[in-house]
Amino acid sequence: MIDMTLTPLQQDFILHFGEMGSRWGMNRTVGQIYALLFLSEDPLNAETITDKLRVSRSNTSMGLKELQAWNLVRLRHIPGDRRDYFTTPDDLWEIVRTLVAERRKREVDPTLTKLRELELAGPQGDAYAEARIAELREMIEMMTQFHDEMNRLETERLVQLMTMGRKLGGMLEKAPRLNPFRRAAK
Amino acid sequence: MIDMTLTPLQQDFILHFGEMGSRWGMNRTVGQIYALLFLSEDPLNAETITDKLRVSRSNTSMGLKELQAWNLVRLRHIPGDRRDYFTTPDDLWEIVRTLVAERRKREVDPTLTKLRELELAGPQGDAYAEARIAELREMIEMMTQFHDEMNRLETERLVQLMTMGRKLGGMLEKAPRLNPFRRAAK
DNA sequence: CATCGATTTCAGAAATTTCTGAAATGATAG
DNA sequence: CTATCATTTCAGAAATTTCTGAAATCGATG
Repeated sequence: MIDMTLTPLQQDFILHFGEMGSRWGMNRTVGQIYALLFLSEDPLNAETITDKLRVSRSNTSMGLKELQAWNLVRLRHIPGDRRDYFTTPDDLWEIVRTLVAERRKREVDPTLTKLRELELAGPQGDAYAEARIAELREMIEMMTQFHDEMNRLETERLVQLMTMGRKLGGMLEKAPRLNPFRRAAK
Repeated sequence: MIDMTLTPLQQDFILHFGEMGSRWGMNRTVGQIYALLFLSEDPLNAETITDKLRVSRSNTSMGLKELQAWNLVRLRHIPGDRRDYFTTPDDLWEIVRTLVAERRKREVDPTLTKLRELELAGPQGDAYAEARIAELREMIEMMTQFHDEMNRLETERLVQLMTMGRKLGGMLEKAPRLNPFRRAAK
């Protein structure tokens, strides 16, 4: 087997992602596996990951399963080798899109469903709570629709939008709703 | 003391937020306290919260402390009553801004710091990893800058932007970088 | 400054999550 | 079909997080 040692740079990066893992809704091992794959030019198999991270083989298996559930890794095969190899996509934008989509699925969509369900039950006589729930549902809907629109954009347009910087504000300033393209008054 | 019972609507909402709490980087009690305050028209004190949620007084205390660390609740006082009362802001946009800012602080900023630190150490001889780290740092910088710009917008502009829908794509389409305001060609 | 109510702290208990090793399952090649 | 290697499953161990009750601290009031 190849060299099992990680460079100090890799070590540091991987340990950091391990710590951040829990804040991102995954556990430490999942974060570390992801970080390792992210820094590896070539696909790695489970055995290699196990050795490099010094975790149990079964933990690696579960971590990879989890990363697949998140759509964050790609499965590859090497001719003449029957083991599974894993990589992360090269394109960082694709990674971010996936991450956002998955977090939305886990953190936002269930709440939207619940709010709709609560509203369907009809007025219960608690006007304030009902109004608050409706308002929250509307806001989440607006944000998820916006996310859908952003997601529809090709990466190049997205980057274009994101790098507009200060212009974004100016573009909208004082613009009447029906003609938002009008140049902002100096 | 007032009525300690929650309506079924409140119950359901609060239990849901308790479950979601963990996915949002807080624990169940914190999620429940937040949900309760969110649905309450008037500020509540710790004692009331404790009774309504059936948790220990100390747990409530810690939960409120956590919510204050997140800037998600406001402390209020009622004349002639020396207890602390808590509310959530009325404005949902303000809430979302806070939530996003706090999550960024916890989930993104530490990584940005770490990546910069790794780059500062200079080339270590692992060209691929170094390139990947630089690329990641650049992307995160672009996104945080974009976030800063969005944050600078007044709420009305933000809503305007978010409700633009399909127009967003059209606006950018084929637009040359130096004149992004030009109307897209039909 | 003593009292009383409100709040926080904190050590340990309880609950939950993560991780492991062993056994089971799957899959390919002979 | 069998042997062999790869992967998954899963019950329990280990680690971590959450929660509680008791004690300590805080802070206003007389």
